[in-house]
Amino acid sequence: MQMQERRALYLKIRDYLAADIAAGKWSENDKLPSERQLTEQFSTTRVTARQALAQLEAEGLIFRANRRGWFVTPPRINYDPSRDVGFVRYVQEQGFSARTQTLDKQLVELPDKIADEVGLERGTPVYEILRRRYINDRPCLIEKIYLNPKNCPGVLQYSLDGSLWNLLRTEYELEPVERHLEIYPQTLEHRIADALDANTGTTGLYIRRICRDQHGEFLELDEEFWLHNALKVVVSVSPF
Amino acid sequence: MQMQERRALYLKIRDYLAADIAAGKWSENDKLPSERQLTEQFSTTRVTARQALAQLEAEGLIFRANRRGWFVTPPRINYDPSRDVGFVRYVQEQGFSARTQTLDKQLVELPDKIADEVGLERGTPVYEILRRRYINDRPCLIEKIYLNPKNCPGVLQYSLDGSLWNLLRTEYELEPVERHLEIYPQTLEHRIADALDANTGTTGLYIRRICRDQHGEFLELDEEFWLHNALKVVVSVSPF
DNA sequence: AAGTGGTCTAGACCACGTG
DNA sequence: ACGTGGTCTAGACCACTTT
Repeated sequence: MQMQERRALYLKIRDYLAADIAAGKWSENDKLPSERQLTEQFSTTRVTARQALAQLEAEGLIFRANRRGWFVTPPRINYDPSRDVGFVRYVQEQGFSARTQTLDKQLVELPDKIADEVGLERGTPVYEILRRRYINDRPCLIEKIYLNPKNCPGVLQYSLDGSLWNLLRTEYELEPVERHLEIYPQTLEHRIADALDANTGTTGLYIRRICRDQHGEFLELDEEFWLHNALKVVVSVSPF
Repeated sequence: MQMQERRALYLKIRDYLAADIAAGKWSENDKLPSERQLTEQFSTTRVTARQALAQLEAEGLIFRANRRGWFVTPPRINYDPSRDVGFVRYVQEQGFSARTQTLDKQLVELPDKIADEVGLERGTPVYEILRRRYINDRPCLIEKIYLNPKNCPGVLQYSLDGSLWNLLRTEYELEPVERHLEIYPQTLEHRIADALDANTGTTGLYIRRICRDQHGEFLELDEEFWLHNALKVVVSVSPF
């Protein structure tokens, strides 16, 4: 089936650039030549050059930032959404720097759809926290957290730029017993993409975590929207 | 930042088609109008029409098969790679049909890189099994399995179109104690894409599972290459 | 002001799938 | 044989970023 004798031009360009990247011609976060330069270098048109770039983007080798150009993607970090060790420390142990920025925090009513899913009454007030996380100064994910105020009243008065679960443990003696994870690729909606300095329609990885206590009561819903090339999800499961 | 007052034409087309799909104008697996028909309908060119289609593909709403056209994606199934219940039954419980096809099985030497990772000596002979799995008659994943023959000698003589772990349990009394998962989006390489009737460079979801027994000894490595729009990974974790 | 990526036009030829 | 999607050309204008 299918011979593919002749490799398409855009794939040849892809191979050429991929080899250059592998050979270290550019380092992490370095900018590639402009599309018009590439067009000239490979004696082609911008459409074809962009097809090659889009392919490399899909593979995660390069990324683009707004209208500034194409850049070499740094290595993926490992990320275990089932653990609650501090994100910053966890990332640092892998040799990267990380930081967290709280974009918004407020008391809201839990959306009906989510209330039904987690088993809370519709209209229940919850804390909503919106954060952006950087790895090596590159914004890599937007995170939206809902917390059950019953368990951690007044938590919004603390600084939320650190480890949230450290805070919940030390100040409220909370401990999650069960975690339910959902993970799937999805495109980033406009606002999220914007906040990550990426383009609308960029592919992302959606991770959702629901934590409950020993009584099965809802503690936390965490929704994360990642640049797809920034991470590798790693989960260890030991049956009991 | 960024006004985006005027929505790009390809996004308008996307919205229009997305609305049609949501409204049920086409059902699952139905074929959309041809690109040239869409081009005419929206008074544009094929480049722009294809940009809209590519956007919908990235979102998972439609998929393409070879040169046959664009089709409406069926709903994602839930999939828990940490469980070893039979795939077919698990999928059926969600109202889909499923089947498995063994493409190849043989005794090979474990690739060095993998041997190092799982802690086996380089050159260790292992069983390699290649399978393709269908959901509702649509090929959705390719799976490559390495089994440690020390634990299940002669396993290749059985039919492998059913649940592998059922077989390992009943015939070899094997039970995995620890599972290590890796999950991340990645493009499908040529051969894999071909086997899934998809295009080279299509986005996929890569899932890798390493199972060990109570002594930490390697039992199984399972590498799965999924169409990204076919599934939602669901994992439940209870600490011990 | 100059350069960049984002979008778009109006064509073309080819390989492959389906009738 | 025909229609389809896959690839490609040679331009263009615009919004935005950078200099």
